[in-house]
Amino acid sequence: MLKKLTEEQIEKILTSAITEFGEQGYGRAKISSIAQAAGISAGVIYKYYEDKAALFGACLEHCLDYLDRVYSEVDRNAGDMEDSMEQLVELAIIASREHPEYFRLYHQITLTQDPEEAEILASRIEGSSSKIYTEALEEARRSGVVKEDLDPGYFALFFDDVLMMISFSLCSGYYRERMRLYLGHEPSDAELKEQVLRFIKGAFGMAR
Amino acid sequence: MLKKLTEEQIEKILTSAITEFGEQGYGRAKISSIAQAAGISAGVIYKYYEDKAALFGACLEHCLDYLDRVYSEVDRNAGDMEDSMEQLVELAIIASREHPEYFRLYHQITLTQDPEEAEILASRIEGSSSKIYTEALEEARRSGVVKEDLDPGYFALFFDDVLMMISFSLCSGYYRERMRLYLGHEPSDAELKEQVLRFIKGAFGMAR
Amino acid sequence: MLKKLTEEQIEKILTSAITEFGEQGYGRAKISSIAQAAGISAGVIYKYYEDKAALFGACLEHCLDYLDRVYSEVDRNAGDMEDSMEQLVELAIIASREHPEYFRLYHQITLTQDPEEAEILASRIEGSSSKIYTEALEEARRSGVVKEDLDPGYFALFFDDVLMMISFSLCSGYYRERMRLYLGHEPSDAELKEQVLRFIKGAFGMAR
Amino acid sequence: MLKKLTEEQIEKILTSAITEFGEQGYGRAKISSIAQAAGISAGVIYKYYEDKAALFGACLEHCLDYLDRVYSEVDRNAGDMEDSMEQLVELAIIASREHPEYFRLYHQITLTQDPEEAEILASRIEGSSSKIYTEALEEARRSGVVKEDLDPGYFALFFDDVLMMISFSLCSGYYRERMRLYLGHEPSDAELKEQVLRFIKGAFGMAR
DNA sequence: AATGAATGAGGCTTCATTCAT
DNA sequence: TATGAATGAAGCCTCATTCAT
Repeated sequence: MLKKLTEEQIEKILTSAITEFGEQGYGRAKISSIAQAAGISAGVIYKYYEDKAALFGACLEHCLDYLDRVYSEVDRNAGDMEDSMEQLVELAIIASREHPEYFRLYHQITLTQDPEEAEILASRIEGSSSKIYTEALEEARRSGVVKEDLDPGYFALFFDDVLMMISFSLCSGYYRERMRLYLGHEPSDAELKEQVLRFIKGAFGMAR
Repeated sequence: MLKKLTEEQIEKILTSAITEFGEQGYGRAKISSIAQAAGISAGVIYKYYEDKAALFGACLEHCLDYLDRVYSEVDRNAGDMEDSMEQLVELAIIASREHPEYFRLYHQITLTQDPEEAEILASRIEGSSSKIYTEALEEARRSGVVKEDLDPGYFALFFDDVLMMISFSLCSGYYRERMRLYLGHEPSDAELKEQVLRFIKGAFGMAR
Repeated sequence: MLKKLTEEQIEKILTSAITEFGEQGYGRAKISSIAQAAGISAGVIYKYYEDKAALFGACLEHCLDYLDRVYSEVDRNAGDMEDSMEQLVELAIIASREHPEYFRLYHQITLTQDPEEAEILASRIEGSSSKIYTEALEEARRSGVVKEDLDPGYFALFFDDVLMMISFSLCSGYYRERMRLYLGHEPSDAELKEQVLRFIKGAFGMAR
Repeated sequence: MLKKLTEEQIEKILTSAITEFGEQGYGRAKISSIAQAAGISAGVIYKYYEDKAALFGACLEHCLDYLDRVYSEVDRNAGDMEDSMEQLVELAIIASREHPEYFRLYHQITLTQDPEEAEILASRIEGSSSKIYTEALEEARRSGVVKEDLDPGYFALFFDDVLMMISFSLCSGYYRERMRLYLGHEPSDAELKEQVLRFIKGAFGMAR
């Protein structure tokens, strides 16, 4: 005992916390459970984080950074609309598989009822992606790739709506079960991707 | 005081609880706050509910009953596919406006990580609606109203996904703000309904 | 159990707290000990006091009110200097016997190192008594009852100093023991009073 | 780092601890604060002291040694009563100026409620000085320097009482403020000394 | 031998739950 | 029967103490 925390253990604090917060919600999450999951004593968490709220904030930031990084992979080659969409759907699925706990936490924070916090969060999370979507769609509409009667804002919103629900469906027990109910089976990632794209492209008038 | 609780007050317990649970989450919700909001004493809640968990369960049931009732309004005249869809979108918007707190609670429970509970919830909530959707779509596909290459399960799922996000966007501080970011303004119900339908119909190949 | 607190018990919270704070100091005092001494559960203290600091504040206020009341008994008949002095000494002894725990708390608060708090406390505690003393002495000097070369401020201070030490000597284990060491025995109240007066009167040039 | 502690640093532990204990009280004093103030690590304190209580004991002993030394300066030339008194008052003032933190700690320990500890402390602290006072006064009374009706024990006690309050008035925020309230100004050391002596001599019947 | 981070006991505080009124 | 204060378990957090480095 009294062994110095490894780098790994310090990181484990955050990941354990993300899992705990994501599963229990802020109120039910216990510092002691987080510590136990991280294999450390509860007290040491306070060496790294001011208090429970600060730890939660750090978890949030960690997840948002991840989302930023995921999205940034698409930005670069914003060439072909169809490709971008396919990439986005694929990334949503991959990310959901890689870090379902991040999406559960993300789901948690959307529950905030503090209007000010809601605004800050919304800007932080969607600020970049919404612009990417909207601009891409505007361009696509101009070049005739998608229907001209589409409002870019709405369609960006709906597109993100669908991606979000895909993530939830892969990350949350309830949504996964719900998906199974609708489909009658657990879909493979490829199948899911194909169907989502077919749906979206149809909505955008891109289907042939 | 010491007056028997009126029918109205007993109902108020439930609605106050739904609001509190929906806003604070289960862990942070306080029995005393619920009692205060309901205008009764904290103790009397335990005359009607075993404990906090049971009260939460009753809240949930109350919301689900409401959803059942809303959906049942569509069942009856399952004639025209297009009409049904329009009705569903409209109902989603109306219900979200009428009882945003129900949807906030609904959002809460989707976070459960208990697989067994997830299954029960999913069956309870989506069981009926998914069948309605799926069967309607199957029929629509057969009669040529929608594209034939659609998988009814997936499209029912995506349809419900979109409706769900519409509800969240109208009921949650965060999602409302997110919608505003995408659209640049706060949409009217009519505008929202029109755009959703355009999106969905496009996806279903029903657009002209 | 769960018996409603009697008026007596509610008062007991304060007196137990005064004793605990006076004996242990703020830092070592335990809410649980106070509750136990008061014969109640720890939680209920928070129904009556915001937190530990607020409870301490209330204890302080309670003691200061008592001191105010004690001093106010002298004010009224501020006629004869000698009588007043005798009364003051007597009151100090009686009060110390009646509520030694108040004086222990008083002793505690004089330890504050926060300058702002020190100022507030000093004004609150000595504001009235110092003026009483000083004015009485000024009057006494003018009328020739006491030496003319006395500075009223200093002699009021020294008078209060002596009274304060008398109180401490009766209320604190250490000071009581110290007194016994000096005197070789435990003095009666009457003896103590007589000796103090002889000392003071000598200092004031009132001794014949 | 990892350099052996210098003699100076070891002393610094004690002085830092005296300051911390004197300002915060035993309960609120933090080992980590003491270590920081001493410029060493917290752990090393336990190489020199068993635990917090032992450290406190050592602080106390350190202060008492200082008091012993101060008093011993008077012992030697116990010739003239008046001179001795003047010296004692002066020493009290000088010592209070030199090591106010010692007197703050001294103030702290007088609060002990453990009777056994109280006795030990009292003997340790006052044992020597009280005898010095008492014997000197006895001698003075015999030789007619002071009034014959004085009880040496009482007057030694009262003399020490006044000196003690002088020290507190110079060392504690609260008592300093209290003194200012009584006097209307902050006195110089010389002024204070003169007034104290005038007061004491009057009490002892030594005034002309 | 000193460091300073880790431990974990223990104190404050909250609130679900109980029960005397 | 409802009330609402009392209970006490449990969670957050602090800090004296330990010990790997």
